[in-house]
Amino acid sequence: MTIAEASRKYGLTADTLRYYERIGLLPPVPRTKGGIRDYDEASCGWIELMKCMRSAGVQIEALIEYVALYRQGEDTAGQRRAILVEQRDQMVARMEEMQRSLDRLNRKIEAYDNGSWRGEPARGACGQ
Amino acid sequence: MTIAEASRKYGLTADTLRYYERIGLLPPVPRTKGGIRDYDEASCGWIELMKCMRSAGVQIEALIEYVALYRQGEDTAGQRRAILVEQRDQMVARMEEMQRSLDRLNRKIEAYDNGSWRGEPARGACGQ
DNA sequence: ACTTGACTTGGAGCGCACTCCAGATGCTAT
DNA sequence: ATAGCATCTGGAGTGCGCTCCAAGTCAAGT
Repeated sequence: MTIAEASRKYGLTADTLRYYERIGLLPPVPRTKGGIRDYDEASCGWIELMKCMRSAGVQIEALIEYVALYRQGEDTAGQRRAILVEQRDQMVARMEEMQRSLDRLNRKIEAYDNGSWRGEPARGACGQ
Repeated sequence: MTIAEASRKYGLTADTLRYYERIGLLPPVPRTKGGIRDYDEASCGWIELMKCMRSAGVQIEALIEYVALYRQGEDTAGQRRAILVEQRDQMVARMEEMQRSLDRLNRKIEAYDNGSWRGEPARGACGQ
């Protein structure tokens, strides 16, 4: 699969795919004799994984380190798992924070519905 | 309350507070005769609201428009409510996407626990 | 063989959201 | 009144995550 096809398939520009590979967010993609990228199933899997993780806000640094460890071989599995766990915990924390913001947003909308929106920044604070 | 105190209270730098005011993310803060900002309760409420919404990923543009409408008076309440509803819907969508990523992350961690992590980008894709 | 169009690289450019800076002014304490 | 520190403004600088560009190479069609 050429870079243009991979680009279309995943909704990332060719530039972004090359950029991801350059910074190590994707392992090196196989090439044809001529030096042209030929995305195989494994490459596609990585693209999809990274798109998924990045869209969820996982730090690029963590993902780069994950890929680097993967490339070092099987005995880095423990370290890779640790990265995943840490990122999961951060993701859970972010989602909890978002839930609180969402609650606040909903209360504000309700206040507008009740016509009691005057005096803008509502007293019912975000976290408290 | 001086800018240094507000900065400490909300964990935003003085520069960020001035920046937010400049771009209209915060309404103008009251000043002393000498021109120095004196954050009152309303200003603090706005800071807190913006900190909460920004941390949840609400678009800055939407918040700036919200503040602008608020400053235009009571008859913009409907438009303000509409912004809030739109941002809530986007926030819900983001949280659903994050939940799917979280599920995938958890499956990956489980795979490591089962020792079946080999062949890295797991077949169980993110969205599907 | 030659055209055409996609692909390659290294490096420059961009937009966002701050962040820092210089030079001026304000406030407090001695 | 003067030192010394906080704050003010406008504007420049920064880091991230792309995004674009130029100059060259590859590959398919005629």
